[in-house]
Amino acid sequence: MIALSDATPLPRTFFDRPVLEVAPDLLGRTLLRTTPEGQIAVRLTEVEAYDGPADPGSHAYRGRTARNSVMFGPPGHVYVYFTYGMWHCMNLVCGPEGRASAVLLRAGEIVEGAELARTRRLSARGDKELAKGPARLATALNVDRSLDGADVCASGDIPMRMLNGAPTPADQVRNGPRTGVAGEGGDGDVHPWRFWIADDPTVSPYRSHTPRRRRG
DNA sequence: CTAGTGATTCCCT
DNA sequence: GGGAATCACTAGC
Repeated sequence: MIALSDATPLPRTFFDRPVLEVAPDLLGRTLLRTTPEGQIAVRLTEVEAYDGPADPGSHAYRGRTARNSVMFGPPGHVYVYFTYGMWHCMNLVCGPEGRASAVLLRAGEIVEGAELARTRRLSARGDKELAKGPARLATALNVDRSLDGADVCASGDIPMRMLNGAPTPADQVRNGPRTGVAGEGGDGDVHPWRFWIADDPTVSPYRSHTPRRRRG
């Protein structure tokens, strides 16, 4: 059991701020996942901000639907989506309520429960790959749509909570275009809202958006 | 290390 | 109908 540097829970006021403020502030902090099999803790190293219906890259861009409704709710809740037919990715909703902004958790370092995480990530070559990528992170933590809407700021025994951890000094925070979002990474760099910790080995490799050719 | 490609299903148009 | 906030695998440098 690795001692967490600061296991104080993050209060809802942490998330009830503009998403571009919250996203870099999440780097270095700890997500604690509790399951019947045990606990897994992840030190976040890479995130992306999505800022509501005005952001073309956001799932909220075309308004509220059954899938994204949690984004339109109060901050401090988890938005989980299913994509590419196989994978889940998790976000934390930010404030103010109704803006539909959220932070996608893209990568992290497993600092507790690596053995348990590995049972769900058998293809990972080493521990650094356990949560190197948003779907890998969700898989390692056993996160799926059943956790959509979960409140990470609730009291008592809850499946997921954010802990204070060790916030990253501003001079160690990097930012750039978001991964896999059309229009970013080229000339545009429209929204350089991907944030990561400089030189951290668990940050996922950057991939610009490439349109897929139709089968046939 | 990078680049290319198939997998697989849900959701919105 | 067709794209999707991705991954694992392969080939090649």
